[in-house]
Formats: sequence, structure tokens, C-alpha cells
Amino acid sequence: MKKNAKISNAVIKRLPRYRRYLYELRKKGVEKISSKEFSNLIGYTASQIRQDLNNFGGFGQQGYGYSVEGLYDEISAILGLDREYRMVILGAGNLGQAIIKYTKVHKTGFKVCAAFEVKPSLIGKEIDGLKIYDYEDIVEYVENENIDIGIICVDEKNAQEVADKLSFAGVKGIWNFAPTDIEVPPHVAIENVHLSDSLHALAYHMNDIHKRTAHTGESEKQ
Amino acid sequence: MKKNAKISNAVIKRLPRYRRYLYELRKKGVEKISSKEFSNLIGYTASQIRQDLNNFGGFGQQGYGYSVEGLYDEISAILGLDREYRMVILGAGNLGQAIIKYTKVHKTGFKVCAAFEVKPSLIGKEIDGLKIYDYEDIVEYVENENIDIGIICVDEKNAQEVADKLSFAGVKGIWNFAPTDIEVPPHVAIENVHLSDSLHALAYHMNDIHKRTAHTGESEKQ
DNA sequence: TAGATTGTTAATCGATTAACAATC
DNA sequence: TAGATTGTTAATCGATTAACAATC
Repeated sequence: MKKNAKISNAVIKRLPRYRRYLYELRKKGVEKISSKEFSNLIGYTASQIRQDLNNFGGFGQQGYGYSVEGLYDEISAILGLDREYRMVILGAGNLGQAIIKYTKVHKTGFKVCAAFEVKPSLIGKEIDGLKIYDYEDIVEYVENENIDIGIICVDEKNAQEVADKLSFAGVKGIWNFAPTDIEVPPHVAIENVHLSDSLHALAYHMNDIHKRTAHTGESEKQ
Repeated sequence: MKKNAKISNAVIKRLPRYRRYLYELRKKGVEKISSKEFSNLIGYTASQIRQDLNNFGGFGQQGYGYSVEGLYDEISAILGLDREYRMVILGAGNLGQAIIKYTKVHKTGFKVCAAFEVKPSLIGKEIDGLKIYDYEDIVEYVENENIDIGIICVDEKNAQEVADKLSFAGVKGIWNFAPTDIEVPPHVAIENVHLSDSLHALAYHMNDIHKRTAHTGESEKQ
């Protein structure tokens, strides 16, 4: 168990996935799981699972395995999901409305408190019960309402300026849906969701599969 | 220039990003760029940029650099963005409606043709001008309308069965927004957008920054 | 206790970076 | 031609996998 070492991003990206599988197991009433069984289920090697978990602590028990519920709780705590996060959405256009709709479904622990816009025709309105405020008032709102996370749903050409204002206002994290890369100060965490990049990667893989199978009748191994 | 080698996923994930930057450069009227200049802009090492590109071909010219427009076109072709893709959305609930809204903004080359639902109250309706059909008719529609991509926006417990039906119907790719991992046959490409995983990773990073700065006043070296 | 499975160290593999000869 | 910058090979770094001693 390392002390305070920087965890690699590859590991962090796997944590939510571990947690999802543990959630399902718990729901099914499974009480314990070995790294080997977990490996068969989730598709990572048993070795990697143990290696990953031991970055954070020795959660298992030799000869037994891991407690499903215990491990679920540990990972939840590691991810910081044992508290509530207050969020605002910046930009109430199509993309912003999409995210508002999405977050309505979901996300215990993540609450969208308000949306902000520059467009006068939208300010004052509600979308899915969510109030839309004037972008001018964002800094004050973030400060007064203890907002943790800003969700950027504006046009790519305004994304950086919105990120700067959010950082200045004191958010601790930015969830960026604008199709551009933005810079934030070191005390602000950033997570990008580049949907079009994802779609382009899908297109690549579709064409790759086609190329590899169309030509020859040869079936690829693996 | 390798022949027909399997390209690593890390490389593929970078391609859309290269393309975005090249698009901006082209728009600004920049005609050529060296790997060094590109490195300063995009944040990958010059070495990595050259290494990445040379997986696909020698697009540069010694002593000169790369033609911005030329490279943009090459990468577009590599990604398969020189054609149109026809898509359908499975599930017209909140998440599906969100994606419908999102894809309206965007995406030259990616056309959403229809949505499908099981819920009788939604079938026959329109959302943002998009017709909602009965899920029963999906296979026929995919075949007749030459659909390339299915976008899964159903509940996680139905995601696998929808993926199976889409695969059977003959889609070449699946863009999965359900918060679960689905299995597809080898001739179908899959790209997952696990939004909640992304949000959880953001929470982790927020807490990590907090932990590292709150304790000691010590400023971390990179 | 014997058997099982972890936690952890060592070996391997793959991806990134550095170096440089080729060449425009 | 001289200078610049690529394409590509070699070196390094980091992440994954294998092995095994510790221990429940």
C-alpha cells in the first residue's frame, strides 16, 4: 500500500467500472468475490485487479477474497462519492438542454442547481424544471450557492472564457462538453467529454473492421 | 510506413484531436506546420506526432513540415469521415432525447434517421422533428434504410438485448450511452460513452487536488 | 493444519521519447 | 549547397502480467 503516490490515470479510469460491477454483484446478493472470479466477470486480469486495488489499500483477505459490499464502499469513498456535488450548467442551447435532460435521469450525488445563458430569449425560462439565469450572475451564484462543478455546454469558441470565469468563481471541477480543449488552473479538475471524437473513433473502427474482413476471406485471430 | 498493422487504441484516440487542431489551423489560413510547431500547440511531443502519423503514411516533407490542408484530409480519410453515416437512436426517453438534441447541433457526415421505442405513448410522436417508430420494426428499418450505426440510449438492463438485435439487423457500429458494458460480435464496432464514469473520474480528481493542496501548504512539483 | 487467495516484488510487454541518418 | 525537418531505429519509461511468499 503506497503512501500518497500519484495514481496513474489508467487506474482511475478503471475505478468507476469496478464500482459498477460491484454494484450489480451486491444487488444480486453476492457477498464475496476473488480477484480471479472478478477477472472472469469484468475482463481485466486478476493480477491487474489486485494491483489496482492495492494502490489504495489492502481491501482483501488472503484465502478468502474481497467483500463485495466492503469493496464497493471503499471504491465509492476513493472516488469521493460519499458526498453530494452541486453543479451548474453553462449554456442552455441544444447541448445544454441535452445534458439537463440526461442529468435528470441520473446521478445520485450530483445535483444540477441552475443553468446560465447569455441569450436574452432564454434567460428567466425553465427547462425541465431547471431555472435559467443570466450568465452575468454566474460568479455570484457559484459563490453563494456553494457550487462545486461547472458543466460547459457552450460553443467551442466561448468555452475557454466560460472556464476562466468558472475557475475564478471558485468551482473545483469542470465537466467540459464543448468540442475543444480548455486550460484550467491547477486547483481546478477538468474532465472532457468529446462526443464527436468518440463518434470519429467509432467510424475508424467500423472502417477498420471492414478493411480487415472484406479483402480476404481470412478470419482474423483474436 | 507499416503495411496493414493493427494500430494501437491510444493512437486512434489521438486522431480526432489532431484533426480538430488542423481544422482550426486551416480556418486561420495556416498552410504548413512542422511537428515541432504542432507539438507546442497540441501538447504531444513532436516525436509522438511523427510516430503517430507514420503509422498511416509519410504525409510530411523533409525540411518543410506538413501541409495543414493535406494532413487534415488524410486524417479525415483515415477516420472514414469522407462519407456519410446513417444512424438510428434506440430509446427515446430522457437520454435518447438528449442525444437527439445533441446530434441536431452537429455532425456533418452523421445523420440520425429515426428513433425507436417500446413505449406505446411515444411511438408515432416526433421529437425535434425526428420520427419515433415501434421498436418491433427496427430490424426491417435497418435493412431497408441502410443504417450504419445504432445509438443505444435505453436502460442498462435492456442495452444488451438491443445491441444483439442491432447486430443481427446488420449495423456496422454501436454508439453505447447505456451505463453498462455490452458484448458485440467481431464484425460490429462498439464505442462506449459512459457519462457517469466520466463524472466519477472528475469527482476523484477534484478530491485528489483537494487532498494534495489542503494538508500542507507545499506546492506539488508537477 | 491445508488450501486458497491476497499483497507485492520481479519480468515482460507496449508505448513514448530521443537520436539521427535520409532527404527535401 | 546548407538548413530544416521528416521518417525510422534505438533507448527509455511506464503499465501490465506473472510469480510467489505471506497469511487468513
